[in-house]
Amino acid sequence: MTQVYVEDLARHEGEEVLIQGWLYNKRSSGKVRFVLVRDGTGIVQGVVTPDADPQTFELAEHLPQESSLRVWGVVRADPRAPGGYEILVRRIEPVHIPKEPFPIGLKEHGVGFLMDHRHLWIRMRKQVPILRIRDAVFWAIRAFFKERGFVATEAPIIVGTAVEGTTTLFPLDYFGEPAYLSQSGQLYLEATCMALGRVYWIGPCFRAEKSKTRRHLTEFWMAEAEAAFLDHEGNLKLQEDLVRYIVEYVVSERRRELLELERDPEILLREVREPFARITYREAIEIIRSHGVDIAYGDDFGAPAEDALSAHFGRPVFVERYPKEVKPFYMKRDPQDPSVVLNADLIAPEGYGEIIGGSQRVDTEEELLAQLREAGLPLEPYRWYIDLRKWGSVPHSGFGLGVERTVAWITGVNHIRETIPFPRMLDRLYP
RNA sequence: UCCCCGGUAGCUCAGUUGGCAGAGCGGCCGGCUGUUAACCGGCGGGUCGGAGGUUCGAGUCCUCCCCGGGGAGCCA
Repeated sequence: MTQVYVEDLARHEGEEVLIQGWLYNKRSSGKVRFVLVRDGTGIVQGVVTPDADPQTFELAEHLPQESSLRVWGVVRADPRAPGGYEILVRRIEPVHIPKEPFPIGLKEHGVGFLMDHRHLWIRMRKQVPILRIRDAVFWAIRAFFKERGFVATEAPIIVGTAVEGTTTLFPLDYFGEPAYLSQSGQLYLEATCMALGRVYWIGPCFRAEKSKTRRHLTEFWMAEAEAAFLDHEGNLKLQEDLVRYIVEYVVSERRRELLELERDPEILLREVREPFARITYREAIEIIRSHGVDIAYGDDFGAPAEDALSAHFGRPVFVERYPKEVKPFYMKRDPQDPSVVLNADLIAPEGYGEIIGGSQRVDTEEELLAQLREAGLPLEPYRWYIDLRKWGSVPHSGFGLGVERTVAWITGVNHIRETIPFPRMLDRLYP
């Protein structure tokens, strides 16, 4: 007897197999009973007729939703079966039969109810493909950087210094010392790239922002890369290659899941086929205004501004060279125009917002000290970071890609909370 | 922090001018030999978010509070 996963059924047509999973739903038409079994890789329909043993025939009528079970039967193709293949069931063996009804039905539920039951909601039809695509995004990132010779590294989660301003930090007590949860591993990656040349990592970031929108989490995952001897131009090229690689990888590895989510893979491929659009901040302001959004030079972009750019181009767009005032201290000034920095944000298509922020970094001690002072930051906590510019400093650049926003774009889900198993948001810490 | 919407059965919701508390789904029972969130019949199921007020009478009107959702601000 072969134990088989639902995603592999097509390779076992005609064989008797064992499927282990959970009862997703059941239907009956009198003497023909259908059990829909999910196993994490997919859902398959089992057909139970009176030819099965009497106990199995009875179970097919009365097992409650989310019973765990083992199903033995023969795989066969049938156009009436969802997915094209079904199991002619010989025997069902229950593993655990719930004593009370599963809280989440197949009909509609409200968001608050679903979020309160997130630990169970993730079993449902739409959530499983989203989380499988999330997995593919992580693998795509790792495969891309491995192919490019980047070394996987790590940054600490508990830190003593802020990357950005101090308003969005989660404070904690570190044996009596003030400490924070990391907002970004960037500063540490700048150090490791001077040791290893080209580095990346995928790690959690924590922001105590009181943002209550469909694009924000207080705990999210970022894929960050940093490379020595990489300039602004090379940085943009690297980012574009990465994003295209992720989309092509997911479309190739998770096409079935995209279709289950009714996300057209051809639309995604079309969006990344052409070179990404590239405009300066100054040009972006004009385009945003032409779409009727009120914005002044020097403003950072809100959601309406990003959406206007997104709609204007219909493909990913880099917005580069922001005024130095709206960007953090570590970005290198443009030698051609010191009022702007050598940075770029990548705006995803279809209104999914900024998915990458990156820049060339300050690489001389003098500039760094000046920019720290301009930002009104104390020098002492950044002593180690300043050290990096004292010995063998080189031009270097890097960026961070927001994993959840990328997954939201690729899957087409409206709200970022469905792109991570257990979202952490303002006013939501349970489950 | 601000603005908008909402809170009625386990879930999703309806409830007219203030006048008997409702439906669908889920659950249970029954029917149906190809169902696709199956369908058909039957049965149970209520602190109408909380407190106070107006009224002969409040799910419905008023005040305050609590909770949820959407958005803004904020946000590599």
